[in-house]
Amino acid sequence: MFEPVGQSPAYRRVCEVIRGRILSRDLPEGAVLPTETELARQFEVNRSTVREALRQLQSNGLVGRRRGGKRLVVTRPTKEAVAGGFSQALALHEARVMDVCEALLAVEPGIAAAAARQRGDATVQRLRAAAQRFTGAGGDSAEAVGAVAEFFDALAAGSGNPVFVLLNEPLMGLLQPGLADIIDRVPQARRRIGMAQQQILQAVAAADADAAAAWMSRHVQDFRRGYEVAGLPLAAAVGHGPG
Amino acid sequence: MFEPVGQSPAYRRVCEVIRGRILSRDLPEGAVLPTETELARQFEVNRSTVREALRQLQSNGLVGRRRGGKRLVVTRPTKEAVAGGFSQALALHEARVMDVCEALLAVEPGIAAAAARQRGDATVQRLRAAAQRFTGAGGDSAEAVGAVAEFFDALAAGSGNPVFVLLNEPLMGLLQPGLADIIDRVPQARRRIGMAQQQILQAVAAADADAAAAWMSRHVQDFRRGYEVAGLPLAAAVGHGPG
DNA sequence: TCCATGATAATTGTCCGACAATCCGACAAT
DNA sequence: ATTGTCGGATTGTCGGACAATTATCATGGA
Repeated sequence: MFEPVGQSPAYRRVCEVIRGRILSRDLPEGAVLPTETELARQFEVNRSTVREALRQLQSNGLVGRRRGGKRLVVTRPTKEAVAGGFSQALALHEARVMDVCEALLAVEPGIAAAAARQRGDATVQRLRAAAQRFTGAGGDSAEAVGAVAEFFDALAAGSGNPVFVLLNEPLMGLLQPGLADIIDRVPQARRRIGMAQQQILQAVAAADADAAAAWMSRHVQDFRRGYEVAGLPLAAAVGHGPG
Repeated sequence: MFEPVGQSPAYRRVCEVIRGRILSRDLPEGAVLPTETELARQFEVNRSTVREALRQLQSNGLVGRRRGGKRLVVTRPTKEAVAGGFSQALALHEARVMDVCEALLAVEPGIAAAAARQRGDATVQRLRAAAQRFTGAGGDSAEAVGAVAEFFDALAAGSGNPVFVLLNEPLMGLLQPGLADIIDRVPQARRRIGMAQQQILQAVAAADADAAAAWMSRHVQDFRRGYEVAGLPLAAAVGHGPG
């Protein structure tokens, strides 16, 4: 009948105030926060309380420390930080490998198409490097998986769309363990991946969005099929990847 | 030449240990954590240190409190929590409205298709309710926007794919402010949205994945066009939405 | 027997003060 | 210009403290 009249604890209010300042660009990226003692003085709370608030902001990636630095500075969340939270949530929501495949199938062709529409030379360069790294990765499956992820990352970055970059990252994190299995167990996987990368690369270089999307679609479906061929269960829950 | 030799502070190590226990299902969802004093005793650190670690886990959505409760319990991150971090990051990465549109165009048709393939009766029900809520929302644009978001949410949930649910949520958060503008300024927007919802609804009910995807594609493109017609700048940065 | 009530213990939120480690900037010495 | 040294500033961690709130339980009444 009545909603509980709640008051948030001080550490949460302090956190929200600072968060608001950052999101409103009032505290721009790179700005150094006042010292903990000074914050405690300004907010009129104890330093311990300030520290609890800062820890929350830190795990959101909104503040961080410069390498070897002591003072906290405002940072924007790296795609890794966002992806970490995402994968974590996904792992606890018992997402299955097939779910990730389905999502990849929906998202990645769009990313490839967007990258093709942009056709930045730097992107083509980076894609080529990633493809080369993949073919050169001999028997080192970890290296090969890294190269595949790098290829996808390059596409997302090349789309010039930060939304794609952030969407792509967690999916890559979830893809990698399974991909390693496939590359290890399915002999023809290497060849097929390499071919798909070449085709996508050419499509992007030619600014052919439709072709890029189509090949990416095949690329992802290949992954799914490879998983089945390898005798791995598509309904298995994804583990919490690196992050 | 040399990597910096770093040692993480105690509050971070404590956080990581607890996080690991949660992600490995060792501490299952709903489990109540030991009290702060007890954790401090077990980890052999001060309670303040434990509290800093807990604040980090809390902002990741891995632990929370039951309504009016005092003890912390293990929870899985709600889609809202994930979306919050995502939108936050996007806002700081200066994502533009057109970027969000592009992402919607890539993701949502896939979600609609997946939902159609599932064709759960509950999904159809929920979609119908959302559509009805939209048409019934008269001049209340906030209500209309909420109904649209609910329609998308229902689709994502109906896909049976938690990845889609989590991908969808932040995009909805970013979509809403702009959508409100459009509904306010473009007279025919209501009719077009209503029609698209009906078509998608029918496609899902008929388990016609292709049709669902196609109509969703038109639906999203409509949004983009409406934004232009309304004279709003597609290159404007998205604000940090509710969350 | 079962439920409401009140007393009591446990737990969190917040504060204070303290100290070692270490980072920063300045300054001197080679 | 590089290195050594020093004092101040800042963080990481600790110990203890107390009020407010919640959990627990015994008790008495229906």
